[in-house]
Amino acid sequence: MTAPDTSLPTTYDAAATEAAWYPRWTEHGVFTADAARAAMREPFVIVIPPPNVTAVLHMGHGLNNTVQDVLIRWRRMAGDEALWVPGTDHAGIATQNVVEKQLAAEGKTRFDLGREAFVGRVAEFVDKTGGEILNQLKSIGASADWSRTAYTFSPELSRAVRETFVRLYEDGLVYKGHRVIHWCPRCGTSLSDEEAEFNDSNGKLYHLRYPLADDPSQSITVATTRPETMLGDVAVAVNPDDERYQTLIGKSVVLPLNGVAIPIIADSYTDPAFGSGAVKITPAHDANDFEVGKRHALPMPVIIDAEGMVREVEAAAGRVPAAFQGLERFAARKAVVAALDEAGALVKVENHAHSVRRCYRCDTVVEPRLSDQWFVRMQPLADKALAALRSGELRILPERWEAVYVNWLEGIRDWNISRQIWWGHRVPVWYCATSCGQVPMVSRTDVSACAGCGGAVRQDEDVLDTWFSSWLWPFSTLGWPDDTPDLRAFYPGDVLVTAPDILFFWVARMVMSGCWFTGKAPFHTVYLHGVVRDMQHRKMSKSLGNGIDPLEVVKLYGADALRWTMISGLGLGVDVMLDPTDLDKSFAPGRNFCTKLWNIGRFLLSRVGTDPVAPVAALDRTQLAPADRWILERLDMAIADCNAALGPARPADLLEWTEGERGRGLRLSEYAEAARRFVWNELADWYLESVKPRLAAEGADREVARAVLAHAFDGALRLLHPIVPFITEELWQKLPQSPDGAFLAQAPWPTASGEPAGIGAEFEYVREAVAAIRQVRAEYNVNPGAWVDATLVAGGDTLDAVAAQVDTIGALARAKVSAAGAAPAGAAAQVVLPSGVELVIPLAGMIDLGKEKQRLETEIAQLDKQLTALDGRLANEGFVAKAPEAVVAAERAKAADWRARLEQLRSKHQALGA
RNA sequence: GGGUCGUUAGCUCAGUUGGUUAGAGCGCCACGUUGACAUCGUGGAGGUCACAAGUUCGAGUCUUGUACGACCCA
Repeated sequence: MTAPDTSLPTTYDAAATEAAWYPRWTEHGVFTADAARAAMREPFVIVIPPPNVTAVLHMGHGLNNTVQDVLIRWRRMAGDEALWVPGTDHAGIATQNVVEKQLAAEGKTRFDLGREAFVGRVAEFVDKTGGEILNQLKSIGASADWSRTAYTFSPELSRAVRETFVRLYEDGLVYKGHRVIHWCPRCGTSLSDEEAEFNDSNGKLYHLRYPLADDPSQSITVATTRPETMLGDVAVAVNPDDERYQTLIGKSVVLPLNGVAIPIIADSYTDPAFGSGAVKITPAHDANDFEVGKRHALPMPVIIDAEGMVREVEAAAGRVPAAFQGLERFAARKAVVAALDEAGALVKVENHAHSVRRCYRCDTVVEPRLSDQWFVRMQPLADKALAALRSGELRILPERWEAVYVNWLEGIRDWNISRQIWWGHRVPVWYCATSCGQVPMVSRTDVSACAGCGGAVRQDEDVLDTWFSSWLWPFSTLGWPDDTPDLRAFYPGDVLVTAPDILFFWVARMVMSGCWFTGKAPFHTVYLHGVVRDMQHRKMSKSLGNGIDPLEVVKLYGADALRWTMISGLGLGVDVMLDPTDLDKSFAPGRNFCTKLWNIGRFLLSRVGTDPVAPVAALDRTQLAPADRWILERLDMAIADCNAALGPARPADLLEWTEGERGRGLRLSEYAEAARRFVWNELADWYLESVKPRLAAEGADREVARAVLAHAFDGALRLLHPIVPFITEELWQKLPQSPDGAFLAQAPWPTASGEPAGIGAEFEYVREAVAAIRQVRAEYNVNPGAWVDATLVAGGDTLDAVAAQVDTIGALARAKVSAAGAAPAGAAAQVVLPSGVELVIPLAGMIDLGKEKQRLETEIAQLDKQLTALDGRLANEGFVAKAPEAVVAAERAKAADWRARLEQLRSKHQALGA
């Protein structure tokens, strides 16, 4: 007999295990993909959503990267050439903000340093502290290919950015535009529509009275949420069909406070139902007003500067009274309202719920501002991105997001890509310093002399939106624009994993750039997972202080516990709820599961021992016990369930999703549950329990049991590995059949054994009998330690099958079990099992006849009610005539079955009746 | 204001083209600690599938309306 393996400690030491395996995996290149190998098997590629280079790991990263790791580990085991490309994003505004804050602490601004020195300082900061988040990802087990770590501001990726800008310019899709854009006065830069986020807020609606120029006794009232902008008003607009104002169109009003006369114009933009039906027009400070201003060729005075201060900035002479000069815009609002009130121009103030745009980086209220910016004309790109979705080249899960994606692309607006900051890719456009008449020079390489006069040039001051580099990520990371081996082997990729909040920022734009520059969507599946929330369903955030530090969780419970908790709760598109005030409770699912798995492994390995085991395929089928066949069948079912939950990994024809495939797969919680059920509820609860006696005795049957046990656990560990890589690797290494020097991380994903379905059916006699005996014991409050007698009554072949199992049943149910052709006499609890076998438990002295009768009566009444309903359905001519034959036949068979069972129950009841 | 989606057990969610007695995990209740595991075991309770009408032999599933909620866009 093999000596029990005593080397496993009684509790699982996550820290030691994790520290040991991660370096071994990386040293052996387990995570490193090979472009050459990808020619021989399917590549499977995921690119990481690059975190900000200065970011620190939070729970959202934890969830996002665990999902990616589960998928990439699954495909790696399944035999794909799996590549997970990691990297970071230079995050222009965010990173610049961080360094500017450091400077502020030193009492300096970036202007004190100058552009070059400032950029140098940011680069230095990034070099020193940047990318730490990638190391943090390693501690949660991320199996990314670190040899391919990318950075959006690296020389290689910067070249891709320039190539893109120039090519789009040459295609006529990049242009410089003069219009009202979103401006963050705090960051000092313009923002794209997506970066200026809507926030509902409770504001006020101010009704202002503007007197007519030729008759001050008459006036028109306008409604506005931004009264301070009245200093820059150039018109009052009314709807041309609004009968109230017909006589006023063409007349002038005089602005209170500054006395500027402005016209009353007719424009259908005005909604007669909003406010007074008359709206003030401030073209330089509102995007809609700007359009009205252009239509009517109105002046566009700018009265708020880049810092958000009110002054006469441009074309605004005489418009800002001295009292308001230099006031910050919100202070100016108060002052203007007070002055208007004093002048009798304030009619009323109402509460008004509306949306205000705020900077997504610093939450400052965005100021609409008239300026020159670089834009990308998006319509042609959006058309391609829409076509990719409609053709099935691309799918989005959960599918409901596809409608959101389509909706956005159909209403696409041009993308403002220039930013007035210093940290980022500088716009590759040069101008002649002497204004010789040369058009701007847009170039892939730096320009040093004017193409027209040969004189000095100056480069455009702006930098590009960071998203203008990250939208190239799926191919720029692989070497594009060069035609590299990586690009050929690994593009397009497979799955893009992220949360829905950057669907437009990033995902849709990647599809656009991929389709435009490479002719292919960069991935075939977008998987949008939920977000991490606290118990009040609030998104975790730094400002709310309701975050959880994943590294602390790893330290407390281990990376596997963190991963299991998140994945097992991750229904498709479902948010993950965690309690930041009670980590023990929040991560109990993962911690408990790991402890249980460890204990299963510890016990199982101690019984299997270290002696070699036979491969299950080599076992004589006739030697297999019913329990062996059952667990082997269950393993096949678990494999099938896991595959069905996860897959398909890619479209069957490798090109487009069919309708049937389109919504399938990536059900991670279902995958986790299928694997958990197998190892815990089937392998541990039933097989392991039933096999204990067989392992205790020497002989051939023990060897069969060892082989099956080792095989089933091996299968379980493989299925679980992508979710809990560390503990499964540790246990798998100890299985006697695991090859020396191999890693579970590279072991093949399990495949079905090919045993015929139903081979495990005989063991169901055991399960139903054990469950029934336990139920009766519980119902009669039998002392848990006491053994009871039980007789299983059956006929023919069934009797033989049942008789063969009495010892196993007895051991599992603490009962002395016998099999017989007829029920023994005497008072007893009697149960008809699902298979028709009858269970008789004479409980001399313990049984309460009345109670047993009542139990039977309840069961009879329930079944009778159901049977009556079923009979009713079968008596319904409509049902029999119109329902499919198979359905009717099944219902008839069921009725017969229930009727027989009811008869059995009634005779039991009668037997007790005396 | 426009659009998309949702409402199933105390909580978080499954439920594939309409067809078994609507499921899972967690939580809850009872009992159990000489056992690999109390981070556990055994048993149990708990649902008029938001509401109303309709289509159908048959509706959690399809249609329409109502209420509430979420998200996206303006």
